[in-house]
Amino acid sequence: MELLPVIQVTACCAPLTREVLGAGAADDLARSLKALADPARLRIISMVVAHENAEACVCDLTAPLGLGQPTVSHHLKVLVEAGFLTRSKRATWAYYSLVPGALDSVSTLLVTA
Amino acid sequence: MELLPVIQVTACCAPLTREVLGAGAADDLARSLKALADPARLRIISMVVAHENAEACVCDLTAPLGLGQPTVSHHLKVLVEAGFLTRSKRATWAYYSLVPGALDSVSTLLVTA
DNA sequence: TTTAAACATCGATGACTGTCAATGTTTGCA
DNA sequence: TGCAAACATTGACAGTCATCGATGTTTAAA
Repeated sequence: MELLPVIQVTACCAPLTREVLGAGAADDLARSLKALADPARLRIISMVVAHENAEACVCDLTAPLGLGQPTVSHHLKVLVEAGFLTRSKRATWAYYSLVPGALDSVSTLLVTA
Repeated sequence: MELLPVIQVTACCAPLTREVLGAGAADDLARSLKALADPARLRIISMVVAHENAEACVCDLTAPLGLGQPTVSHHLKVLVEAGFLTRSKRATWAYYSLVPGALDSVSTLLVTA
């Protein structure tokens, strides 16, 4: 998984079926999709949004996911670096929440109409 | 890449942020997204749609993609088995075209509103 | 200052993936 | 029938990824 730059999900390009995708734009969109294309990460996003105050810490996620703490931390890092989640640390806890509009940006790029 | 069943992209579940995703639904959606999460495959979809009659054969794609014929055939197979493209063989050519609504189904599952 | 809890990071490992060269298969044509 | 073109399939290989155990870091509390 690419973890180098913080990817901005917003409007890398025109919708897929609007005009032919250049190599660079295809790389960008593929990188965003790759961050989403994992069952654990999809459930993480879903659980974060559904959680109280629309935020969740690592300890809220490990048990329902059935994954170890390092693994969950890894997935959260991928989602943060891809621009889908933000991290805010309070006391010893790290709270993650969804970046408004991030999912919709990707959604827009896939839509046909 | 999982190539087992022909995945139906249509409505595996409620939108990501609507209710918490179960393990099975997360697997399904992740499988669809994985099929899309590759630069070459994104460009293939884009090029197929933009091509004359909204269909293209393998020979139309290899040169602009800069990939070998077996590699392009592989990507096309992934997209067909994921339910995004259909294949229709005429003479010695295999014409691929976008399944109507397939991209929009995924798009709908990602949207926040 | 010691202890414990929450989390991040590191290193390793097994599984998967994108790519290609080589080969098989089918179709149209001479 | 034989040949060539378009495409699929196979096998191999290098790179990437999800996961875990072990360890490091930070914070709060005793």
